[in-house]
Amino acid sequence: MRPRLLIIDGHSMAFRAFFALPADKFMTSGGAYTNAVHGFISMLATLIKNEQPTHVGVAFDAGAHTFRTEVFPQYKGTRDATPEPFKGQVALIKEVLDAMNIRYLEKDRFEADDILATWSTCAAEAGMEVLLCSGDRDTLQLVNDHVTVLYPVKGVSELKRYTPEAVEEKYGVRPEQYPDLAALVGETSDNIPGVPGVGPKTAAKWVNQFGSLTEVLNSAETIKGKVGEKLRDHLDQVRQNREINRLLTDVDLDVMPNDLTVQQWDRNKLHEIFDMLEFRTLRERLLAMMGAVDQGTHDEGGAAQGASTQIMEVAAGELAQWLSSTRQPMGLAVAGKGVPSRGTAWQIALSATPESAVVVTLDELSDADSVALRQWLMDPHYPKIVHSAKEAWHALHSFSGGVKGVIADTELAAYLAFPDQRSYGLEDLSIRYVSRDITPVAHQAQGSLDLGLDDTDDALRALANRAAVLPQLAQALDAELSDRSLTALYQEMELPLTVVLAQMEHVGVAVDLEQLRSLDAFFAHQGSEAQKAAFEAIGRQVNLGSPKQLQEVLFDQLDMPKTKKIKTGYTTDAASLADLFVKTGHPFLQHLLEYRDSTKLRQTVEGLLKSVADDGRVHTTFQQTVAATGRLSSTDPNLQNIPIRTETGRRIRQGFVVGEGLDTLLTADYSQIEMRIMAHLSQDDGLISAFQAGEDLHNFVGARVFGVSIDEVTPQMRSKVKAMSYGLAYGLSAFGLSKQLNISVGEASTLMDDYFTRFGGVRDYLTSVVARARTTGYTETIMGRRRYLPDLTSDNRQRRENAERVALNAPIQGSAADVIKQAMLGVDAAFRSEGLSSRLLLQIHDELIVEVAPGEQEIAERIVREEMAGAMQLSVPLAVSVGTGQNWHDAGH
DNA sequence: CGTAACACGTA
DNA sequence: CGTACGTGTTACGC
Repeated sequence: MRPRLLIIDGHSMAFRAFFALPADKFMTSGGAYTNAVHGFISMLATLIKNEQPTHVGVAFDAGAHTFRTEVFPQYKGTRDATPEPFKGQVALIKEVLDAMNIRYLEKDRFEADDILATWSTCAAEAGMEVLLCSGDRDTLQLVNDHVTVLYPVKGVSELKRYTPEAVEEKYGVRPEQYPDLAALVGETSDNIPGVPGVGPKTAAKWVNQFGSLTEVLNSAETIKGKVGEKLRDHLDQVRQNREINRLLTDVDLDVMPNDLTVQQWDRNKLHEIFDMLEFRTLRERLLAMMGAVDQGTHDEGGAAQGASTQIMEVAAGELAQWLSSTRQPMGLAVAGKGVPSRGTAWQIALSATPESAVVVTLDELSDADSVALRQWLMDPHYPKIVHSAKEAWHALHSFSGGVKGVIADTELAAYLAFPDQRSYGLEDLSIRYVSRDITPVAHQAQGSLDLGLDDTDDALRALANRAAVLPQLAQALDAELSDRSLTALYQEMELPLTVVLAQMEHVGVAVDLEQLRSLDAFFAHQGSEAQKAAFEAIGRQVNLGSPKQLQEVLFDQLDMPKTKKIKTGYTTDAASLADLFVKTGHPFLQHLLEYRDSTKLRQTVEGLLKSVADDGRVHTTFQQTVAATGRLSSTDPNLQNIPIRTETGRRIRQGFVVGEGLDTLLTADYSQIEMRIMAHLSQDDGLISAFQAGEDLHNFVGARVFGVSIDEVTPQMRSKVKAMSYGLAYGLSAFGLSKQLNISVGEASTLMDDYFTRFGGVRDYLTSVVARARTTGYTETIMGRRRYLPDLTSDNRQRRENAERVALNAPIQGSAADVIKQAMLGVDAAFRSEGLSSRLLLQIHDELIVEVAPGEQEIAERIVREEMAGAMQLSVPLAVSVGTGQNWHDAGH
């Protein structure tokens, strides 16, 4: 096959992409613009796929100064300054190119065009076929039988192919004559004036009539009319234009076409950069391309191998024998539903080697095999590797009572190594860490007579592939964790915690259906009353749940003062509405706020009612691999955001009750755990003595900051230092503090200074956390849990400052998560070793909820207090407060 | 039908 | 122009 070279004009195409895609739609969560990167790489991917080049190179402009601007200072002089959102994107494009192992080049004092011209000339001479992708029409002069220009017509997705014929058809001149034509016509965007009144048609006519530009100029006298006059006036200009638009084909370059062979892409780098850019679909497109390309090669260098795991049969009655034949860690994949209390498993796949897996269908097992499998699953001495062990536990619960002996959970491991990722799909991890594509090759879709069977086959193969990749993947991830010193956190805290969480979810928390239903009715009634009143206040009906319609009412109809600006206009959030009420006193606002309150509460109650299981209990799912700080989160339903701040909201907590046959609910929470961790991490003398003194923290701090004695601290002083203390852990600014406390920025700033004067250790600690993270690239909790913060060195201020706040918060929030997780392990273990029936139900970040069995009140409370307070040895005591009651509300304190 | 934007609940 | 989450609604684009 003839070698085919694809050359891209980097800046010109990036710029086209930038204007083709909306900048605000392509932005990372950190605020970085990526539209040009996305458009450029997408275009490049399409080109590579469609054109199948053997060589690829990209040329960039080196800077504003070129030999052309030296001779013609006005060249490109009218260009506007580069748009702010475009800046920096070229650097990102280069990073992606690096990951794709595509060479790029720029050369001082030359334009990308000259590199293009040199490469294409040289390549054509060497017998290559050349594709030139550029948005600069000057490159048309390079077109010949071996060189085709791809010129963007609409955005960057549609490219027109300029062959010699196409150039001639469009401009009426042969490619090598194009610069003659362009010299006459001029180019506004490059600040090159042409002959006034002469457009492409006239210019082409002349060039054809006289044969070349030189001849046109020599014959200028003979051209009649106004245009002839204009031409004679601009002879020098046209000559100069022709000098400028001549591309150099003999620039001395370090990289030449032979150096541009297509290489394997760097999978890891590609993932890294796409993670950063938050490109999901583009990543998948490239991965798919990679797979397609890889299949054609026999290269093992990082290529994803299509997994072809052999599905093995185990004869009936021989499962026990097979299961006990090895103590090798076994990959375990479960097909079924891994939801708490309603889980089911249909099939499981087991595999200790990449080549083969045993798949069994549970309801087809003989009694003996079924027993053997159950025993094997629950035998901790048979090591298992699972992706999401908690889901497997739920899926298998009704079959075997769960699963024991899980020595590796690849989802959990991936989360600990890269806590900032959105998800940890096994397919992705497999491609990324063991270069194995586990998606089964789809069975021939057409011409097949038994499609139903194929579907089942695919599902089976997928399951087998999943199990078969696990041992290798676990090994790779173990190495990642070990490199990051996360092995202890993984094996001694997170893996054991999975089992505790699975049991908590399985047990669920009992609710009083009657109570919740009547609350629902109450909130519904309250809401409709408020709605009615709101409509009366404005004399019409609107959808009170629509911020858009509310904006119309408030700012158009009622002409109220504008609130804080948001993307879609002005905010109607509660704080602003309350503010507006103070200013206008309009009753609509009051009714609206009331409506919002009761609808929100009604939604919460209805959500709960919908999730009550047949056993009369609510089974939440605790997400162990979501929060980047190491916290748990709760979904389906979220039981970590049940209202507590208002009296009406608290009534919902009365609906969570102690289950039948049990005695009480016990809630236990850490008081001020984040400030205690701050004291421990900062080793600030003042803060440490505050906690050791056992005084009310905020009074103590207030006394120090304001220079008074503790009993002289007023409530105002207390609330100020309280806000300050809490804000510290979030990277609070003077501006933010002033806004929260409704004081001037100056006042807030003074407060911060006073605070830091008295608690210098805190200030030093906060500074050092950021500084350290900047050098190491990550923050660390007490247990060594890491959070990586590449943005700390970003050029983008918004991104950088955001990363700094994250760096301040992550060790505090994350260490608090470490502490309570340790406490949960302790409480669970102690309940078991004491043979209690009491059990953990919920965790709400700094609080544990326990259901206490009859007669266990005293010992359960003692265990909870001891295990929580003693979870870790810090420089300050961990204070725990406990309450009990028949429902969550009454158990609170 | 899926996703973004908004608003709001918790620690 | 303080962190970390999840959910329900509306609006809008495919």
